[in-house]
Amino acid sequence: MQLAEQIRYLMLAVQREGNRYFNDALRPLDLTAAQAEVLRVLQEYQPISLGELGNLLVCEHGSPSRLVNGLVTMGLVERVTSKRDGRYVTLTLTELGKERAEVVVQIEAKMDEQIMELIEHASIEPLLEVFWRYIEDRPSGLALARRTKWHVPHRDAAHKEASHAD
Amino acid sequence: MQLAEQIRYLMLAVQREGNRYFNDALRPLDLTAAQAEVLRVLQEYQPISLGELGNLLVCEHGSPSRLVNGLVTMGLVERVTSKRDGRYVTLTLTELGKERAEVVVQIEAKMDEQIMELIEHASIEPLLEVFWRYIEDRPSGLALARRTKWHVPHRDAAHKEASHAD
DNA sequence: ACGTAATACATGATATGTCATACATTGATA
DNA sequence: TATCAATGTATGACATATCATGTATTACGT
Repeated sequence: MQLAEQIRYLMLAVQREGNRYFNDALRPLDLTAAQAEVLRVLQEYQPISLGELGNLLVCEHGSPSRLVNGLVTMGLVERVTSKRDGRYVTLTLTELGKERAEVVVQIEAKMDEQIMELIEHASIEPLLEVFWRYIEDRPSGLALARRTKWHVPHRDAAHKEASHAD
Repeated sequence: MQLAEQIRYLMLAVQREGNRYFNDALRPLDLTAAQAEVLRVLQEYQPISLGELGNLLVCEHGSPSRLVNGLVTMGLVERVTSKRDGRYVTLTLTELGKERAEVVVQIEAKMDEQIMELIEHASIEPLLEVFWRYIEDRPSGLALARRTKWHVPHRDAAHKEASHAD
């Protein structure tokens, strides 16, 4: 099995195991990794529309309605139809949602510690350039570029216009 | 967003986009990435039991019954209950399955070319060391170690006993 | 003012990953 | 020979990723 194939499978394995670890850590909160990401994005960008949320999540779908529905049902997110434009819904965290988001921050911090220990003596940053080059024009890469001020090779990510929140 | 968080999301984004690309390339074959992996594992290890297949796939589940059921339905895999031990089923590729597996090989080869171009001037092996260190004792890492002769840091992967195929 | 195109979101359908539980078969023991 | 533990596989239930399609609302042109 050659190097490229090894890379493909290793990426899948690492991502899969990391996600499993993250889901395990989130279980006491009764949250999944995808739900946690939504809480964190709302924490940083609220109030925002469903479509904008979809543009910021590392996954591509027109509008993450069902994902958000679950969080609304759990009492973590509030959804209000925009008065200004009835097509939009405005999403914000409830008080409970803010508390849960803070716990997610702590769980993520522990994972980040482990990652930093793993890469402590590895010269990994040139490879992040390679990753960025692979995804830069694809939906997930665009979502990540929007969320961060990371150096994006070859061009700056266009900033999205202001939220339609009422 | 700090380095560790960037790594987490980049891993997810790269894996997700790569999987989407792979699924797109497989669509004319009416296959998904998971099904393609099964075909390739059977191509290399057949005849094998369901549990053994599960141990070789980069994902952990007791037995990938439903995944295999779909491939049997499509006429790509043959499943026979073992005469020697009625608990076991023996899996092999049909003629059509072998043909499809060969096409998957070609699709994978194209992806591997792109990966090699991406990493042409990057020193990626320190990153692979980090990846191996992260997953080596986890189910996906064990599956990969079983499938390959890759250098696994700190110890050799134990080889699984011979298949129960009749 | 009205009709149509565009936009935002919701839902249907399918695949699959994950955890838990159930069923069938075999091996070990008394 | 009968019983129980162990093993391999199947299935239930849920979440979610993905693609496609449908619904509601707004913007635009006449």
